[in-house]
Order: sequence, then C-alpha cells, then structure tokens
Amino acid sequence: MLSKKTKYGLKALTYLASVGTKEPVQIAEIAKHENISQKFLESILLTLRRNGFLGSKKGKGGGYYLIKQPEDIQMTSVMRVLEGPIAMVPCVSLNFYEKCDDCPDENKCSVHKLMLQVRDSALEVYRNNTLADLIS
Amino acid sequence: MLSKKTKYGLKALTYLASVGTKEPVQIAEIAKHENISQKFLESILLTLRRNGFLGSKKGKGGGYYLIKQPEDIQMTSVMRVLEGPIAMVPCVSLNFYEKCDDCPDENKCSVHKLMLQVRDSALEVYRNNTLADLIS
DNA sequence: TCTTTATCCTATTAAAACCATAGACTTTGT
DNA sequence: ACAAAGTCTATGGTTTTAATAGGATAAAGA
Repeated sequence: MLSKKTKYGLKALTYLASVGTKEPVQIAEIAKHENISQKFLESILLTLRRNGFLGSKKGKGGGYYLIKQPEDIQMTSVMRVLEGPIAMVPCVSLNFYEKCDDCPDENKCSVHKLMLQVRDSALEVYRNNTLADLIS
Repeated sequence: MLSKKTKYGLKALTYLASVGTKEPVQIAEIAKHENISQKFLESILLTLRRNGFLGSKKGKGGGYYLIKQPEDIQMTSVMRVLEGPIAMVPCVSLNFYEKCDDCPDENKCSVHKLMLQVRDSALEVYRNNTLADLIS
C-alpha cells in the first residue's frame, strides 16, 4: 500500500506545480485544497524541502514553492524520498540493497526472480513520468 | 514492502512445485529447507489450502501438495491471496476497489493517474508468470 | 484399540510502522 | 513590537505484521 505520506506529498507537489507560481504557497492553503491534515502535511513538506524538491520562506507571506521545473522532477526520485525503496524486497533494490538472511543463493530464489521483474516494470513507469505529466 | 507471509508462501509453493511429486510434503520439511518458522508457515499453508492452491493430508505420511499444475498457477491469484490488492491504492484496484475519502474527482487526481500505470505494469508481470516460470 | 504423526484452528502477544496532534521555537515582514 | 508562518521535538493512538502457544482433529499403522 502507498502510504498517506507519499499520497499527500504527491498531491502537494502537484498542487504547487499546478498553481505554477513562484510565489510561496502556505501549508494551510495546500492542506485545505487537498483535504490533508495540516500538521501531518507540515512534516511531509519539510522532508520534501530537505531533499531538494521544495524551497520555503518563513514569516508573513511565506510558504513553500517548487525549486525545479515540473518537467525536471522524476517520479523515481519523489517515490524514493517519500515511499522509500521502489523494490518490494531489499534484495532487488538498486538504492537500498540488502541481502536476505534466509536465501543462500539469490539467483535461485523464486521471489527474487519475480520481484526483479516487478521492480523493473515499476521503475519504467516512474521514469516515464515527471511531475508535469501528472497535471492534466 | 512484500510481507514475509507472501515471501514464505511463494517459497513454499516453489518448493512444492520443484519436488514435483504427488506425495504430500510435510510442513517441517518445507520450513527447514526454506528457513521459515514452522508455526508461521503452518498458517500460511492453511490459507493457501483454503484458497484452492494446495491439498493436504493429515496424519502419518501427511503433508501438503499442489492441487494444480505449476503452469496453471498465475502469480496474479497467488499475490492477491497472500499479499492482498495488487494496486498500491484502493481507488485503482480491480478486485478491491474503494473510493478515496479525500479526492473529489478520481480522474483529476495525480496519484490516481500514476498508480493506475503502476498497477497495470505490475499486473502484466504477474500475468506473465506462473509458478512454473519461477523454477529455474 | 492405542499410539504416533501430522494437519487444523483459535487466541494472544510483541514489535514495528503509520497517522496524527500538541506545543514550543525561530524567522520574517510590517 | 507583533503577527504570521515555517521548524522541530515529542508523544500518543491505531493498525499491521510476525510469530508463538496450546490444544483439537484426523489418519496410519501396530
């Protein structure tokens, strides 16, 4: 299941991209428009900022804004930051690889074989979608 | 993340397919061979039996065995039974559809749009793989 | 019939992850 | 100075996951 964190994060990014302004947008506005708990959204926007997707401005007239062009924001990087590994199993993860405790030989493992295909297919989707593609 | 339940279930199915016998295989043997907690595996095999993948025999010489040919067991059905919905979000699920509380219009939702593609790509992988394909 | 072997079933628990809220702080603009 | 907004930490509640405990049931064989 997709976490609420990722879901809300994606919606917030989309909203910021759709307003298309350089002006900061306040958390409250995003939360209201997308029906998201404001406090929770707060922490999500914070991690998006820390990971280089958003900029922020404090104080009156402050808020969050996109740092890059929507066309330059790939879903692969957004998903990795918000949701974590794209692979369903650490032993097929490109960025978060871990060996399985059980499983003496990955190459003979049926789960490995299947999940490798699933990862590749998901990766293809995420690579083919930028933030700009999500705005219809 | 793939749950251990699914992982173990897949491994157990693969093992049963690979021994390729009609003779029942005992839980203990599967558990030992695949490094799985026996008690946990017990409950997994039980749900696999209840969902028509396995047959069982009680008492001495008992155990579990595949009911169908490995070629006839699609990963779509295995995944749905063990892991649940294939979609990452209920609003794009074929078999477990649910409307989102937030989100007034699915067709305009960026998350919906993206996750629809992810679902389709995963589905294609699962449809193209039977249990037989996982045995190398 | 009795014993052994193995599945069947329910309940419970321990740990982890997830979602959300509270509240104090810091910064900024006026 | 003051109000508006992001920053940060901590905490609590709920749900899910993984595993365990303990017995009930059924089959096979002596």
